[in-house]
Amino acid sequence: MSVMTHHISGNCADCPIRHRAVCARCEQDELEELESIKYYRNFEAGQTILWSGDKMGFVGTVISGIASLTQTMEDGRTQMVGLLLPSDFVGRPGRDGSAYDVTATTDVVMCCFRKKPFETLMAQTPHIAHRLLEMTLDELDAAREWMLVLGRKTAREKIASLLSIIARRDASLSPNGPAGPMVFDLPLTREAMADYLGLTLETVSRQMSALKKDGVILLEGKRHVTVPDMGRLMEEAGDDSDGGLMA
Amino acid sequence: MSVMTHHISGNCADCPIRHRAVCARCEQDELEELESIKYYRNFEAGQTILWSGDKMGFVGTVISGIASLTQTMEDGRTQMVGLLLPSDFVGRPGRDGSAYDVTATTDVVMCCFRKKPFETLMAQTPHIAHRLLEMTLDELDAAREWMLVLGRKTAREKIASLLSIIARRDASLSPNGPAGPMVFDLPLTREAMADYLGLTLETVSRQMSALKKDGVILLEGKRHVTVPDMGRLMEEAGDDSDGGLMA
DNA sequence: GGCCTCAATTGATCTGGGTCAAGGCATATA
DNA sequence: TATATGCCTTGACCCAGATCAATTGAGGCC
Repeated sequence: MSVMTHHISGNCADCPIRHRAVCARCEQDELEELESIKYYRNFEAGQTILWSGDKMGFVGTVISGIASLTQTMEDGRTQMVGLLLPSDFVGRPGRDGSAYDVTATTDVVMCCFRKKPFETLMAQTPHIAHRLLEMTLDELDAAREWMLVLGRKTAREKIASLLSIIARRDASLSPNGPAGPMVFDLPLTREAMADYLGLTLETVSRQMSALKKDGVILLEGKRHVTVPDMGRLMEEAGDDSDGGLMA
Repeated sequence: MSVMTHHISGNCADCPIRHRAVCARCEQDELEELESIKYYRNFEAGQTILWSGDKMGFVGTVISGIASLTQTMEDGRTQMVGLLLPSDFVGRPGRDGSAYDVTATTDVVMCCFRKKPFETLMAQTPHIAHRLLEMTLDELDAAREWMLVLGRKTAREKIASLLSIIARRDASLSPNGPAGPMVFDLPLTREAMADYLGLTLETVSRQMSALKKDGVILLEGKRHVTVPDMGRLMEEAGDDSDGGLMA
């Protein structure tokens, strides 16, 4: 496999709506078809959804919780290569194996489709293929955006980039609109942040403290973040024009 | 835009063959259609093919030469996010703008299709969309593979990873089959290598010298490389199981 | 030959972030 | 109340790779 993620606009609280989102233009018939091959799966925090190299028998979307895609070297070094948030798509039509470990970072509920029928359906309905192509292109943009972060940014800029992406993704949580302060809870441990950013957890912790001391963010407890000024945060990220990994 | 690259198997010396490669299963009619909207463009080494943010009016494949996708920060730091080798596809059906600078690293010849007609054709022929989806998924895998390189590997491992990818891509150039020594010319300056690997050109140079001193590679001049033992090189890359950026 | 220019090498020094190690602070278990 | 466990913070030190700088070498051109 390889995994695709994409934030589909619209209501993501229930699965059938997501079917519509997967293919906004497809007819009721196709939705029915999708309905008939869907099923739900639950995963606990820390549980591995899919091992790298496994053949995977399903594709699906994350309904709730956070999952992550990680690659690991023999000596244990790991790099997170993608974050899956609710409404993101998992799976690779046309491929058997997974290229990464897919792990539930929090408790996760997924809505799955058996792979074979899904592929059959996709072959019959061009709109689904087009939608998947679009999603994959967005994923590719996001991955490449992240290559700049990993290759060229300082630790402080990396942290600011991650916070800014999460904040943007959770724009709905802003109490006073996108211009006002942003408030959100970090869905990741310091270690997970480090794996995403190509840093150590100690450096993540230090830079979080530094951003706090400098008033770029406010921290309540370890996870609850307030960003008084998004513009300032994005400056810190070294990134005016912007594109988010989570598309 | 965003750009997709993929090494299509088969003869890449002439353009019509590549049309067939874009859609191996499409009928003659479709090839004819593609023929009628194609045209060639030449670019000199160093020339920018497409600026980030530009609307792009074409898609196409690289016929000869090397092009690269780069992202640049305001202060000048740059990261290469993709390499386009002959037979690789450029363009993003369905999107207008480019997200990256596309630059000719050497002299480049491209076979282009005007974007609109290509999209129309794609909408009519599902096989093309499927092929593009596959290519994009490969690109995504490659980009994520590279995230591990950028985030977690040492300078020496990064260099070895790059050499091993180029060597594998040029497997045909091995005089004694894939098991024998590999010989190839580096298509990149030290600086371009550095931009790809998230290093400085000095570090690239030092690590090349080190790999040479340790017998991992032989250097004739600055660009002509012999790899006596590919297994050794891949060990140095910290990468037994393997996936190539250039898919 | 002499003189550019551009790519690459090599040396000397500095520093951001890694590494190792010691707590702190919750929530959980007894 | 004690005790463990998971997550996080902070400090002290070190080193891989960045930075600054000098030099070499291979064409190309007059």
